[in-house]
Amino acid sequence: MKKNVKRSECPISRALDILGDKWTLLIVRDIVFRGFRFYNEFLEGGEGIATNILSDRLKILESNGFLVSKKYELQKTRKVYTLTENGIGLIPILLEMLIWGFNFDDSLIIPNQKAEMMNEIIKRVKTDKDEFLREIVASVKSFDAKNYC
Amino acid sequence: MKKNVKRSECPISRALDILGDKWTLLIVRDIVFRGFRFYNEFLEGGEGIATNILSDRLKILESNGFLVSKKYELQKTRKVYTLTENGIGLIPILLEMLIWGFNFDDSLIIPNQKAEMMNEIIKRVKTDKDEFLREIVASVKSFDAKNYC
DNA sequence: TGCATAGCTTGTTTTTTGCAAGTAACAAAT
DNA sequence: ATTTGTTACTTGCAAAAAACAAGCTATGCA
Repeated sequence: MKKNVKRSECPISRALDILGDKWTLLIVRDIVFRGFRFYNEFLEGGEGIATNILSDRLKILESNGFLVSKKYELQKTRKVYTLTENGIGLIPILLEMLIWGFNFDDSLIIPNQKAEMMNEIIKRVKTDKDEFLREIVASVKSFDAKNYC
Repeated sequence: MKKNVKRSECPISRALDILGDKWTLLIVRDIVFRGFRFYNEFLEGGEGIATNILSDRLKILESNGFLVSKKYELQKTRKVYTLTENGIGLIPILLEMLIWGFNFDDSLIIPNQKAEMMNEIIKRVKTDKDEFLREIVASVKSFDAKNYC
């Protein structure tokens, strides 16, 4: 079980207390940019998270108010995980990481189509970030993700 | 020594492969928002990093091309750590974390003066982010940090 | 009963942490 | 000139925490 100690009052340090590991933001990415909502979707998300780590991070995200889980009425053995308003507040950080990952990791092999999508994202962030964020938030809320990554 | 395995081609996953821990971005914060340049400054940065972790993270940041270290000519036992252009590319992520930490962590006790500074930062990011980033970069390069956090 | 989903348990490996000791450059004292 | 001391890292080691992998359990269906 990952601990969550407050190391200092610095806002960046506080962000890293909660988000500073290899998995937490990846779950948020799956929800925001891939439209995932279920445990097994996160599990099969591509990076190979272990079941206990996934369970731990979902709990931490929920206990910190970034997401909520509730029974999926169409199939009662499953739970639906959705972002709260606080969870939605993480999208700008994800967006900057997306841009950073695209700009600075030369070893990333991004197919042409994806590169075009990225240029589009970068352009939109520069010209009308607030409107762009609103669109992403709307897509998350309507379970119709943008699939940007 | 922290590993750095490429888990997938996703830019966010790649960013988290390198940056996804509690210390790496804190060192970059110290350089960008506090004007730190020396090992002992990072060591005394407030969050209590261990000497071997600091040494490890500085090496990782250097080997990934985010910072360079060179002998400090005024005092040859010391090394000066400075950001590369790639390291400067991390500032937008830090800036979003700063804003996030300010907006969403209710337990953060931020004195009035700091709150005003934060509102100013948020306003500037919204109105002319590129110009604001240029100012921060200039302040980092001239060793005259903004002390935003 | 049999299957799927969610997630818990256990054992092992990896990483972090705290602390102690080591090295290198320089300066002041002997 | 040599010793001693100081600063600035750097390395090594043992204990603790976290991650990982695999198997197991509880619940709700069909």
